[in-house]
Amino acid sequence: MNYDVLKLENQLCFPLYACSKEIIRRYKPFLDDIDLTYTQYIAMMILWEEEQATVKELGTRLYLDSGTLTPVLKKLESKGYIERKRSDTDERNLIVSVTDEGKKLRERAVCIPEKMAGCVNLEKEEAEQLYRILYKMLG
Amino acid sequence: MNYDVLKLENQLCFPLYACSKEIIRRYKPFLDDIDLTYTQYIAMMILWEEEQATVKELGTRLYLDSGTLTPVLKKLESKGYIERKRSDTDERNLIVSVTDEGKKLRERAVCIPEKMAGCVNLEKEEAEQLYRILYKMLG
DNA sequence: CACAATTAAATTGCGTACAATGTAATTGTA
DNA sequence: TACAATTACATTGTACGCAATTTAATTGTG
Repeated sequence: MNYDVLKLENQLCFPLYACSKEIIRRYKPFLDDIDLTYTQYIAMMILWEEEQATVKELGTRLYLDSGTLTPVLKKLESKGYIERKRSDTDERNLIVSVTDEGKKLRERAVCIPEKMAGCVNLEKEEAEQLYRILYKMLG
Repeated sequence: MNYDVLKLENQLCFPLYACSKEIIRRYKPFLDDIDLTYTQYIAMMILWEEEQATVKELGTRLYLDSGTLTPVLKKLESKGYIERKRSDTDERNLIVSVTDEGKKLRERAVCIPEKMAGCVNLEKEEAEQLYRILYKMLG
């Protein structure tokens, strides 16, 4: 029996998994500067863009469920960057919105993408291909 | 100030992170069949290939540290798929080796890569590009 | 209107990830 | 050869990530 298919180097999943972790590792020093974790950062990115969103909407955009988001959002609230309150019209929904403090944080975060771009040793074209292929996989 | 750089859709890191999780999610039903988690699976892949390895070697191949690996390996040991014992020549090293039970598991795992290939809606060429670019990023 | 079905969050439990620290074995060097 | 430095692994603490379940609010239907 030939087991080559089971070699790690023949799996597409593995470099994907390893790269994802590696990129997040490279973000860490920059995110430490603004006291956010990676997950907190991507949640803030949605909220900076939208001003406010429900947990459901955040979950859809971030591919995360409430079990993950609830503690992340409570942490962001405790840091003063967001507010959490139930919708008046439908109390099942929790509306998450950015505070003034959260908006100030955006100023400090805006330099991060550029710094990160320097951490990825890909040609512009490769980065674009990668981007396109990944979004194709996500469907 | 233009904040477009902070939009989630302009980040390369995000689809990478989302795809990685998505692929692991798609593995889950197949891995459930053989009672392994994804991390346990990639550790077993190394061990099926090498028969044995130290924690250090596993960590290098998998980009994981002992804090992650120790509990994973203890779990695999408790399931009977591997053995853990200190090296005779250097007791700092822990030698992890596959048991007969672990080798039998390989038979049941060998169909998984093919099943997974059907779960990824990429052209062969795209998959190859993706593979190449990811390994380039990993350096 | 009553009430079953659905929906949105929160909670619980398990399994990673990883930084920081601890411990024991080995190595390098004065 | 003492002993400082290094190395390998384990432990601790924090933060996800997700399945499964629970709780509360809303919606759909007879």
